[in-house]
Amino acid sequence: MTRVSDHARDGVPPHREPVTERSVREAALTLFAERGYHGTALRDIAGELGIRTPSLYNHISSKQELLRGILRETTELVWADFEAAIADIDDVIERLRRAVVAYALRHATHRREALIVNRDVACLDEPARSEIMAVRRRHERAIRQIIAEGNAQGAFAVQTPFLASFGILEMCVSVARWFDPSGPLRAEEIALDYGEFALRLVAASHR
Amino acid sequence: MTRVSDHARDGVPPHREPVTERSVREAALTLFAERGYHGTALRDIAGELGIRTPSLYNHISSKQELLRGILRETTELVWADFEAAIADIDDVIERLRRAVVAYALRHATHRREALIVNRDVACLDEPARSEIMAVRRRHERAIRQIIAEGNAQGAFAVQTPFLASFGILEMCVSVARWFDPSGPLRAEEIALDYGEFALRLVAASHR
DNA sequence: CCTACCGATCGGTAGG
DNA sequence: CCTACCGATCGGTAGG
Repeated sequence: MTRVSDHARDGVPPHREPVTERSVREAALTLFAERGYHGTALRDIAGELGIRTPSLYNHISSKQELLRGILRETTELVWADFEAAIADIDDVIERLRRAVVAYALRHATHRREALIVNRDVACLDEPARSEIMAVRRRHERAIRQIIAEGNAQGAFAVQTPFLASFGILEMCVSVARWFDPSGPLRAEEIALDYGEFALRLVAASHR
Repeated sequence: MTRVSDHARDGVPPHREPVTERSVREAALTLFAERGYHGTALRDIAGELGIRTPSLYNHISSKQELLRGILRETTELVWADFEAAIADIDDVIERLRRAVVAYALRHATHRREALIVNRDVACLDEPARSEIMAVRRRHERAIRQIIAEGNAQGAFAVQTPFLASFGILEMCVSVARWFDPSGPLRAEEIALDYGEFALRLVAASHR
């Protein structure tokens, strides 16, 4: 309403970033990450952009589609990250390290996306939900496979590879919960540390 | 409505478990864990119990209070678990192992509570939210302190103890996401494995 | 424990 | 991009 009265008073449209599909998603990312999908009203997203709720529909077709776009893109990028990280790497130790570093780094640099994927995938309608979960399972299985290979080569010593793969991945997800880009630790350092943690975790016993 | 017509037809009240504060919380645990706090309507909880929404208010005072009770009790039990696990244990390696085993075990045996604590604490009104988060921070700091002690004694070799403490705890949380009590792995085995993972993670490098 | 009902808010549409 | 408005649903209350 400030904007409306400004406009009415001096005839000059108020300065405002142009609203685009991109800026709508950006606002949704922040609010979904903070309050969750069901905890965020489209009115809140519109307010963040300085427009009214119905105007959002010039950029999106529904709230579900907004969530779907965020989750689809995020999970695809995670998988692309993984493939790029291990491409042309033969050594199984280095494959695991790079896969974990890439995953941890992504969770430090894309915190909002990570929080939404991990909390709000259950809010997604079918069939999108099953599709997203299939991509995530594929990623977990790929990590498990690396661990199994390492076991077979004698490089690792893990009794139950899927316990380790789930644990390692979830450990990386934790980064999204506390990482502060303006804090003392840099995202790259943290990612390297978690890569090291993963290798320690799968190595032979400490005794 | 089935119940109403049954009642009307034969004059005998239909069999139904008596609704209590406990059974309301039990239904809320299941639904909040499945759909989240904002994704669950009081109507859903009432439906699970075979009553109407207003009747819930004979057992609870509000939806918020229902969430608050669940989160308060859960976080207090986690802390009590931790204190019991390390009581009278001096060896720093054993302290860490027992603390992690207890935490992982709780997440396997109280999956719904764990999911709700980790997802819906943000739905809690102040001041309860800050109180809950203070208990969780206390727990994380206590784990971090054990790691720091292990470092000082030369038993552990962790560059950044809080990276390790967060990672270890979140690794245990993952158990709540996938553990299936009717599956092949028993909760106690999983907990012991995660205890072992934690010790490997804080031990000296694998090289 | 119920029915009846409250104001508030939700996602979304009509029409300009 | 807006105003006006829709039916549905929300948590919760009144009164019995």
